[in-house]
Amino acid sequence: MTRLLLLDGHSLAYRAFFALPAENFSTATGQHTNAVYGFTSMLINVIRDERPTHVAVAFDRSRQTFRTEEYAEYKAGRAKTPDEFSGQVPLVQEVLDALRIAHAEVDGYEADDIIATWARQGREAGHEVLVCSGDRDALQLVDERVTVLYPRKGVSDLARMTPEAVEEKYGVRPERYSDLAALVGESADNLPGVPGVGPKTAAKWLGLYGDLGGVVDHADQIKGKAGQSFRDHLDQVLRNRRLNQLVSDVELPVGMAEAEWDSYDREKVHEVFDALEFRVLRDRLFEYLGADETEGTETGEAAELEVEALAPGGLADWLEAQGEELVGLELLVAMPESLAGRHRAEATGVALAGPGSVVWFDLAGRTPGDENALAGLLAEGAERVAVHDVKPAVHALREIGLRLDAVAHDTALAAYLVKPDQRSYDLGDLAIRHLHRELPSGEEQGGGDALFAADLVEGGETLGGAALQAAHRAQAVRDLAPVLAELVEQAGGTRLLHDVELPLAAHLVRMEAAGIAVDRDRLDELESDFADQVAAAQADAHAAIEDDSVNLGSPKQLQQVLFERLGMPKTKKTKTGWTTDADALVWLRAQTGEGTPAEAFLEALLRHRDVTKLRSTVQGLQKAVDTDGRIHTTYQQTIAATGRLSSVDPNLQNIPIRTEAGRRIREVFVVGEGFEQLMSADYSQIEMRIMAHLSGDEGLIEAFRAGEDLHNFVGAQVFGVEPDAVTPEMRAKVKAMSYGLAYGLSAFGLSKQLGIGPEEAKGLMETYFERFGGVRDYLGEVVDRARADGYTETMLGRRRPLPDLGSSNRQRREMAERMALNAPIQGSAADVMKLAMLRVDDRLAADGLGSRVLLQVHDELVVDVAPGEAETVRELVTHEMSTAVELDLPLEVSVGLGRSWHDAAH
DNA sequence: GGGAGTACGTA
DNA sequence: CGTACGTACTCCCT
Repeated sequence: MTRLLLLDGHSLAYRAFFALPAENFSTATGQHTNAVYGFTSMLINVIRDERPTHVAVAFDRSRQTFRTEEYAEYKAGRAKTPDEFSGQVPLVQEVLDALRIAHAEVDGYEADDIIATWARQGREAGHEVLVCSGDRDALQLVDERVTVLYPRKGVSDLARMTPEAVEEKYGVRPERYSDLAALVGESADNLPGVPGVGPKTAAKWLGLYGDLGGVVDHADQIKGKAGQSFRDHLDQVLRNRRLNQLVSDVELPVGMAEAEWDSYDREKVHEVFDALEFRVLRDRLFEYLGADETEGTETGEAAELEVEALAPGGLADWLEAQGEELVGLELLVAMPESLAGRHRAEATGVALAGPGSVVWFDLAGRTPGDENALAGLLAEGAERVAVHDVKPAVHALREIGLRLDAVAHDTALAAYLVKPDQRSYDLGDLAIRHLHRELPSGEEQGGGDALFAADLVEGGETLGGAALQAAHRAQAVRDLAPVLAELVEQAGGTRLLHDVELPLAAHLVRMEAAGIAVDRDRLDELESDFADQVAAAQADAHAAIEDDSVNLGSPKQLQQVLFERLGMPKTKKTKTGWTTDADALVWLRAQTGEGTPAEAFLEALLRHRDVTKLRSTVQGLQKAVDTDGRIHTTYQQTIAATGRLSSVDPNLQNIPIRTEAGRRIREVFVVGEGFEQLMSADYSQIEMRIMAHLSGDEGLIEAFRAGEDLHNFVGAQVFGVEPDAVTPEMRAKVKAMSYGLAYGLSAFGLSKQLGIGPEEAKGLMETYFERFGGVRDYLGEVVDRARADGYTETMLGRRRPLPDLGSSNRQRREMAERMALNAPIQGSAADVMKLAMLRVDDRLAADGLGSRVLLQVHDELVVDVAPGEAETVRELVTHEMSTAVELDLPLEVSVGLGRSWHDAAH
């Protein structure tokens, strides 16, 4: 059975636009997506439920149609279509293009006419026809072969309008629906009906006289007020009838052949859904498509791959036969049962793709000869291995005593350098995008890759699914390597890849494997201490409002208490009400009378917030302590669009430091066994220094060269006083402004943050820019340049594409402008730190020192210092960090030593 | 169990 | 109306 699905793109998207709250559907850059989301969601549902073989979507092109020519008031009186909606129509069409779903719009006709035409063609072609439209005129199309799916409410509830359903609802058969509508009128189209005649009366007349013609013929026989009213409005009724008749012979650019739906553009779907930030929808879509035979028909099916399982002892010969060619490598990894650490998963098997063949090798059966051959392939100097995501591979090999020192290429890192804003760099996606090849889907094709899939290999004998998958992946990596290498080259990132990211990955592996020692007892004490404080704060809060049923962790319940029960003034709006964030609570407390229960409540609530946050941080750390008594974070090297690292599981880059209570958490991070002290070394004001360098501003550079206190210096300039006359208030203002500048802070934002008037903030910024004109010029230029190039660039040439700089959407564009301001500064600082890490690591090794780097927190390194090395390492780290790059001003590094991270602070 | 929303920790 | 991240909690859905 062939089934044709027709959708009225405009009316469905428009319904969605009003059904879904706009503020819940917008991208990070501010693009509204509620209409696209609603339409796409409905589309996916309908496709899933109805399984059409043919799909087509009609759009209105303009309001000018043959109907407005006959009746200028047609659809008049409607509010102007909001711009927020119009802007989404092209996005809807992008979604359709990605799905390769036909769509059309035709001058002078409405979407419904196009649908009527398609419906006729579809019926003639023998299809069963489904029409999904929010316009009731479509009901006239209903018959035995045509069903209308009419959205009842929202975007998820569709009424199935068969002839019977139409009759039940309107009292007439669908072929009489237009007659009925002509009598009753359609307010949405500004077509007034006969006054005093509703659907019931109209249906009765049509039942009596057959059709509208019959009713007209018998007009003078109809009694009562309604009959008179009908006779008075006869012309209007006939006009309504002419206008609501859908045209079914529109000349269309798209016919039944184009409507056949048998493929989609997977890569484009990712692109479009990424841009729209439709994660759930994408999953839903692929869940359906993945279960359907449409998958694979368009992007190339999983290619046949002949994989040979090498016998023990066979590796050397195979490797020999590959000559000096690049080898794609993919590991299977298994977690040893006795250990808990993520970084201790061991490689159990390896798939290798060479120029001529792909092999699978079970590492459990390796002979010394195999091991030698493999070590030779992986060893420094060989530079022949390509992998996807080197870090886990290095870990897994490290665990079985093999070093992977010679990675020639990493397709994940390469893809990141090419397009750093993506959320993931899944190998399967890259294969589709660049090789037009679909990888066989395993249970786990996502970020986890083949990790922990070893249990799929049964007995290690047969070439199980996981091994075969690994082989496909190895082949894909080998094939992708040159493609991505070229793209990296085009993006100017080749040196960055080979001289920075790849060697850094090896260093990160060592940091992750080392972990940082934790004082378990101290951690537990801290937890119970914070737990007590949480309980106390909660009790105080509950006592203050004489109600212990309120969950203080629930913003919803807090809103109830604060704004309804206590009647407090409203704070800033959020999507769901009014904010109860710390700023707002502090503000509310200031509005509240001293000594009142309300004040006591707010005070206790703020305390509760603080201390629950600290407690959950501590609990997170407790859970993260490994069997070796250390915490091993994972550094993500391909997440931050600016080039920074990020830290997960646990995140050790956001351990509290600003408050005294928070700093206590840093006391639990301690020097490791066999080491003497922890050392913390950080760059002071690296982003400000980089901004000074990049801008070439003489004043700022001079300040840094003179080694003055930056904020005092700037404060003196801005306020026109001597540096030693800068008050703490002045310093605070200037400090906030200096940092804010690198983020694209506005005068408005500054005034809000400092709690000063907008005029004062504006004045501050103006004076700042007068004194530091180089900074002003630089910030302007950096955005102009980015707009021209389409990307920003860091000191090491790391690029960040910012297509939204050209957006016509102001919110989006301004967001991109702030990103353009910040990315070179934050990104260059990240570059400098990465270089410094490599230099420090190299020097520690070259000088035969036992100290090791453990953590990186953007501008800080934490080091386990081996006995007797404190001074040497202090020297070394200071030197390597401060000379990592040469700037027009010094890079200052400050170092501290101590038993704990807290004590090492300075 | 998962997602959205809110809140908050770091640089 | 200030960039870049990760995590935890609640609430509401499936």
